[in-house]
Amino acid sequence: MNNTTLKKISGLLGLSISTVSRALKNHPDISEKTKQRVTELADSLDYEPNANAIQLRTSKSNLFGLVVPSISNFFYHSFISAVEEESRKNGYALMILQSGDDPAIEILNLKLCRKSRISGLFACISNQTFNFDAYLKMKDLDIPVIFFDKVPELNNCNKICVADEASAAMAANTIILKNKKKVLAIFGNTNLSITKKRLSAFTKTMDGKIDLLVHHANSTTEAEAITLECLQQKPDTIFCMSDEILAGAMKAIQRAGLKIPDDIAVIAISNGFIPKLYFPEITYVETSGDELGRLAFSSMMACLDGSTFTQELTTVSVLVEGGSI
Amino acid sequence: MNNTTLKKISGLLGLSISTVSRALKNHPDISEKTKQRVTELADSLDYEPNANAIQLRTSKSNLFGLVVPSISNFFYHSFISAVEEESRKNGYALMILQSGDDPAIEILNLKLCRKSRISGLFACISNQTFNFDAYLKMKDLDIPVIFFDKVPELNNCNKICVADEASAAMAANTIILKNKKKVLAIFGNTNLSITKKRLSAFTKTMDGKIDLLVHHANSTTEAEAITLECLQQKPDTIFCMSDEILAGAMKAIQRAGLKIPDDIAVIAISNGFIPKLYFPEITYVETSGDELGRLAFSSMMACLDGSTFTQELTTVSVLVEGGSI
DNA sequence: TCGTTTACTGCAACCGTTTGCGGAATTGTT
DNA sequence: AACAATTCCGCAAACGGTTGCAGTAAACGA
Repeated sequence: MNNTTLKKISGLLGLSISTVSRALKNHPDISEKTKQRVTELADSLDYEPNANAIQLRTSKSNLFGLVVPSISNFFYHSFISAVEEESRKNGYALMILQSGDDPAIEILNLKLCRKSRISGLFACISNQTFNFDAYLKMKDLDIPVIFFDKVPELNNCNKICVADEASAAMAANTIILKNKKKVLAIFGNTNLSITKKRLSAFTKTMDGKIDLLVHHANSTTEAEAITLECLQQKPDTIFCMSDEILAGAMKAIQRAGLKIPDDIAVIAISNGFIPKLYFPEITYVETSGDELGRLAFSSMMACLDGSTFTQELTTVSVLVEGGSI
Repeated sequence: MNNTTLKKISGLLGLSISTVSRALKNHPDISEKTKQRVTELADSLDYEPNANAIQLRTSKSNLFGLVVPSISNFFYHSFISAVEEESRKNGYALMILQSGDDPAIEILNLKLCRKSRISGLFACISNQTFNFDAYLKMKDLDIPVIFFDKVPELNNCNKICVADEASAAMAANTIILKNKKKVLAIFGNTNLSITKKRLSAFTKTMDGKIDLLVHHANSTTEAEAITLECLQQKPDTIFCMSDEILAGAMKAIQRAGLKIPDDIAVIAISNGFIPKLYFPEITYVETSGDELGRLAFSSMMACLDGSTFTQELTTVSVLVEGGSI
């Protein structure tokens, strides 16, 4: 273990630690000559300031935390990638933790974040989270929290969401426009606000114009089973609220040997990866994780700049036509 | 900002900082009574030891770094998930950084790791990395490095790899066993060692027993085009070296309206996610990122326990039967 | 020649924790 | 009652930086 520290440099150069520190930060008090000597030696010794010492002294860390149910999820990839990229560009590191939709682990993860003295947190709550104390504690510690995607129903916090209502309405309108008659609509876990929003906007837009079968699925497998069963009622269209559900529905459709879009039409709200796996590609309303990520990051930076103003942002949604409806 | 520290607790209890510190760690010098008083107060105050201070004092961090070209890749998901899970269970946090296959960013990421004083590094090098100085520097600092998947051709370092040859051979044997006659085999970019290994093992196992069409695709779209074209030569089986390729091949098969496995059989080497998206599910040789991750983690722990013994491990591969062949 | 300014640099405290060592209070031994 | 052995606890230094303040030497003006 061969770390170069300020002390080492100062010893080698016959300067004090403080002078070396200041020289490295280009402080006006230090003469050009000294600065040059210091930086040269520091470079040749591969000096890396100890982030822990800095955080300890200044109580400013360059670490963000990100907690999410699972990084192996279609949608979160792109979100995380975007946040990670922005963080790096701005000199921050990102600590990524996953809860596996287990609230107990989620709490543990938040604890780890606090221990590591992160300076900001991106959080997507798990399906089962009803107690937000751990998040509120973050606020007590002045750690800004940006909720994304699955957000709690709390006031006074920063939320970045996809345009749930608009997306669902857009999908519904597309179905109406295509003159469909009988729709099977599969939504996710009823506890989630995302589900509630999409469901209400969807049904409201439909407004009884079309025969509507609404179901809820908590997983891909459930979605497959539901689809398979409902297929007997011969819907002409299936709407899927998410990628997980779409994957299940598609499997059922393939199993039943139905042809898209002739036998049945499909439309989904999605990130875009899964829909492009099939032929014909599935028509979907895009919810871009990438855009959401950048939005979340800039929101974080605003918080760190001292903005106490909490905001709820949504991204705009776009219809991407495949050939499935 | 309302952090509870040892000092605060000691002040409240009229004890010294050191006593509190020892009480919290169950040190034998401290009486049970005192221990109890201290832990109770600490609990009620939500005391979280400052990880930075600990690292500074003990020079032991609870942080691992993980650098990878992209987390948005089928295979790395499960690997990262596994490492992350194991890390958490063992009290470590994981800092995940992606390079986007850019060596310059890769170097920056490694620098960030050093600054953060990680105690170990998991690394998958980018396609373009030919200079390993930054990695060697890690070794100078006594930071163990576990290379995974794409590993450098260096001696004396820990490498964890997928069993490329064995997987390809297993797929080939399965095809032979099923008595297939004409196989379209699609591989990836010829520059990658992974492609070379899989290709040579596959063809060697086939050993002229079966009519073989070999093609290379650099992307999902290319794979689709190739498949579509080759379908005219009526192969009875398609082998896909990777998930990207499988996705393309499947799209072509759907476009052509072929039925699996009657019209055509499909087998792939995969992580398991994509194959399960279709019905029937695609039979594949599993290259488990999950297992690889756990292997990498235990290898890391061995290093931290002082093992200077470097090893090159490969995972065993398993055939997962869908219904596609 | 003698204050006074200016340009550099160093001292020392501090962030929160760990830990070797020494000291006080308590108990046990003759 | 005197002394040794235990228990229990606190002092202080250290980890690697940052930063307010003070000190020194050179340069300057009068």
